[in-house]
Amino acid sequence: MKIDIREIARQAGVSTATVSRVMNGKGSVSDNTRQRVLAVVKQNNYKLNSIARGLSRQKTDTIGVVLPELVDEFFMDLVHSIDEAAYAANKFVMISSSHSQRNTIETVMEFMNGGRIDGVILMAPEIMDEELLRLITRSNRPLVMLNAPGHIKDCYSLNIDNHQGAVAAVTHLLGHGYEKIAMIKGPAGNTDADERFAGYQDVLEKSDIPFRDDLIVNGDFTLQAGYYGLLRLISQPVKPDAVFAANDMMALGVYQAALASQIRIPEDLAVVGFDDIFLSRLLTPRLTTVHSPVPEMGSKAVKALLGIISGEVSAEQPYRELLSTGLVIGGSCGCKMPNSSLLL
Amino acid sequence: MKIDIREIARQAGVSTATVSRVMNGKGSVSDNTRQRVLAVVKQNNYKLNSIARGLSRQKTDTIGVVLPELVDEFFMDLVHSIDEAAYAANKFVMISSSHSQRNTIETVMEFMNGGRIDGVILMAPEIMDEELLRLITRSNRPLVMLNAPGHIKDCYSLNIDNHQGAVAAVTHLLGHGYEKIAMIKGPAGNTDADERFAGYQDVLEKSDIPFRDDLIVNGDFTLQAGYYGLLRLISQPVKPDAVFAANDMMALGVYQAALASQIRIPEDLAVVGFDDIFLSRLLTPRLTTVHSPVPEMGSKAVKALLGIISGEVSAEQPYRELLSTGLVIGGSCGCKMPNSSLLL
DNA sequence: CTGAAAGCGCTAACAT
DNA sequence: ATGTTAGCGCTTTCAG
Repeated sequence: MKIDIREIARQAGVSTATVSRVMNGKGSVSDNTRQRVLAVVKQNNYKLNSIARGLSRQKTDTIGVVLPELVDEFFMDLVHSIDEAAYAANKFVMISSSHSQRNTIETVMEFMNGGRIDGVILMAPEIMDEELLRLITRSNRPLVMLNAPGHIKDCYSLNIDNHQGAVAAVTHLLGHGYEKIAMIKGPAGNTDADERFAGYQDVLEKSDIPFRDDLIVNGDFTLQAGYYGLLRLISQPVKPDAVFAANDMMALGVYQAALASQIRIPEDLAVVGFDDIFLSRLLTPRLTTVHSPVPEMGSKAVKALLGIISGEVSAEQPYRELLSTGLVIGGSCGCKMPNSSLLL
Repeated sequence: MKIDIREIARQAGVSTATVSRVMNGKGSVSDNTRQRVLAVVKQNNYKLNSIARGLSRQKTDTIGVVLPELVDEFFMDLVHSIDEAAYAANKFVMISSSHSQRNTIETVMEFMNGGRIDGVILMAPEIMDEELLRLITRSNRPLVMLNAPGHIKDCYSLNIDNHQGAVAAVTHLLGHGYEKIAMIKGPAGNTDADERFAGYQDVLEKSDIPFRDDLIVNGDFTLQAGYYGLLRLISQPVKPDAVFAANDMMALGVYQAALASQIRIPEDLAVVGFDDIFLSRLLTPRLTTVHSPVPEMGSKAVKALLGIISGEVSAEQPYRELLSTGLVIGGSCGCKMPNSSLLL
């Protein structure tokens, strides 16, 4: 039997308004009536219907999360931290991967206009159609962007400081005395990839070793890209003595290619990655990499979004925060490390 | 400005019912009016409010997913496959981790009674309070359980065939001639863990080598458990010549402990894991492990749940399906493997 | 402290 | 083919 607020009210001999007050702990209700209502509620195992509440309050206590993918430790960590923060704040989480560039926008729009959610956390590092983008950033609905492309200025965004991280990585390599530092880039058009590459370039520019085009290889953040990236690099006349992979997955590919090519790390080739995923700790030697503050990004995003929703945080003026990264030293860059690991 | 179906109706000079028909593609509307409505809709960038629709239709096109944790490749794969299947069916996904045993029930109940979702996919391998459990399985709300504890019979459930997988693993080890096969178990009370252990026991029972209590170690599915598990095993008088880890993470821990203890795999110790996570392919030697059909479980769960929701699948009688596993041969069990190319 | 009643935005008979 | 009109289940003024 379907039981609604009216039924509870009837059984308790009060009005629905009173039941509502009791359920929400708002407004004043005499202790006596409260007990009576609560008893009926328990007896019927009654729960408020959130959809109806949502319609009435124009608030669903749900946040939408749209991520480019749902694979990888990186995203799992992100989802995990978002879930934790949302749970702590008593909010529900609606999740979706982009599935496609076009669909990203549609999903977000559906989220925003559909009334399903109170706000959305969006991560879309690939450069998106400016016009469509405007629909989102100007929708006036609470929004927090993660790693937003640089040209998106009119929104609240939290970004991993890719540039800083890349600078730290390459500077470290330079400090070891390497002179032919190659880079395996991330996918073209991807913000994170671009910023990491920019960091690499900037360091070289300020150093006295030249930037060489033949030490740059395009990748796409996959293991395979790292693997073939290194193979390609070593098949050229000028071989690198170090390689900066735009993410750890590709660094892993580099390890594999090195293994297959009898190249020792770090003796013959130094390697530095980016992200500090769990896996990087398992490599032998442990991978030197840039730590991405993923959990921090997730919880900050939720906090910011809830703030915007409640009006405590202004969404009027654009906001862009860079979450700082840090270099995690392993043995792959040439630093002497206690022998401690196992993969490969 | 807030724009609702009434406003669209007004602008198009029709009734809200007609707008609704156009928006839902249901009922008949003359081509002429349809165009007119559509034009107004586009012009206002209007979207139906899903909350209101939900209230009215008593259907939200959203499924709830409650998982024990949101860490690990295992869960990411599961979430990923659920997202894909849901997306394909045009459904939204509300996700939550259990956070705690007690909260699992509450979250599920909230999902079920709150009207937020049309059905839920629940994975709760830890044995749960029978009585509370009943609240869920008997709620009459569409539900699909994943790896449900064996004593939960009155529901629709999809289970990885842990027993079969464990039997295959241990039988394989036996085939190699090992006689002191240890097992590092999963957490007590966890269905998957228990079933895997049962498979191990059953094989030994039917063999002529005895079951030895001192070859059994308790673990909890973490890397650490595997690490210390092996250390403990080798510190005893009777040392194992093979070890079956209840999951790959623990097998990884075993690798680490072996490395630290100068134990060669598989020469000194054979290792077999369970799950076939990405990582297992990267180990040297590659880990022999039981493949868990995670993506299959995810998509089947969505399909089944949608079937139950639509009434195509009966939820009247309990249903329990075992998803078969398969042994993935690596070099860790003693099988001769071509020099492990980890990539392709 | 409590109740009556007007929505929240949409759907779905039921009419016409 | 289109419009009228009750709801869907809850919140929230506004009175009393």
